[in-house]
Amino acid sequence: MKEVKDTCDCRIIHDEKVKEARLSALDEKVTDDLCQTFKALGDPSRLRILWALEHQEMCVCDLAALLGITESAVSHQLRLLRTLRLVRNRREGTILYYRLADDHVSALVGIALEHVREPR
Amino acid sequence: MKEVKDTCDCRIIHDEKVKEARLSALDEKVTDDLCQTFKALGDPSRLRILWALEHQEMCVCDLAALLGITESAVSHQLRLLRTLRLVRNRREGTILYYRLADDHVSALVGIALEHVREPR
DNA sequence: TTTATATATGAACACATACTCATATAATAG
DNA sequence: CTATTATATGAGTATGTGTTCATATATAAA
Repeated sequence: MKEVKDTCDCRIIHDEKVKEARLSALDEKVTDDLCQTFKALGDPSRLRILWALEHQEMCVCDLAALLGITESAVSHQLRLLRTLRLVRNRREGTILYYRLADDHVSALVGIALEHVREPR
Repeated sequence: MKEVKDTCDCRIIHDEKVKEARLSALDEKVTDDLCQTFKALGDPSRLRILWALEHQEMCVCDLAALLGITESAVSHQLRLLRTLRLVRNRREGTILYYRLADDHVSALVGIALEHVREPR
């Protein structure tokens, strides 16, 4: 018969590294907010919307025509982007014109473009 | 009886805007690469891994201990990050030490942090 | 060789999510 | 008021994804 295993089989090779990582770790709320922001940019429809709004303000039905999806789908995505403060809108009659809320999206996309275009 | 509807009910209010957006649109391959990169950063486990590696190189089992998930899960995520050229590793005996591949991750996280910390 | 350790990989599953459709709301025109 | 248009919202659904478990591989030691 073999020895009884330790109940916790989490191996930690470098204890100090793990401790240090815990100390400098982001708190859960910030981690979650960051993830939501990156996740928002990680969907083709939303990224195309944001890219389009980087050049000009557009309304829901134009974006729907551009992407080839329903206006409902666009509206759902824009609500998410609004919640994350990535886009803003202004009303003109019944039409809502959407635009980027600040420069962060452009900056993020710029760096990511650098990365994916980097020769391997 | 009502009139028969147009078979295509895609409304386009601003035809020029849509045309211009099509012209300046990213091609599909680049869009997809960008999305994969952002999606990689949009998961809490992967983001915590990247954040930890920003401060020091770490091995799989240490990362597993840090995150409280299995080494298998960490390994799966690291493979994804490797594929996207976000992390690299070096072998020392049986241990693989992972580190960030370049400065893009730090830059991306930095800007995203600015965004989520911005007062609303 | 055999054994142990660190990591990788494939399958299965539970949960998340992006879409469409139907319906509701908001603003304007008549 | 009613009708129309632009957008928003809720439900349902098909697809995607992050995890664990079991197993395979790789390096080192005995």
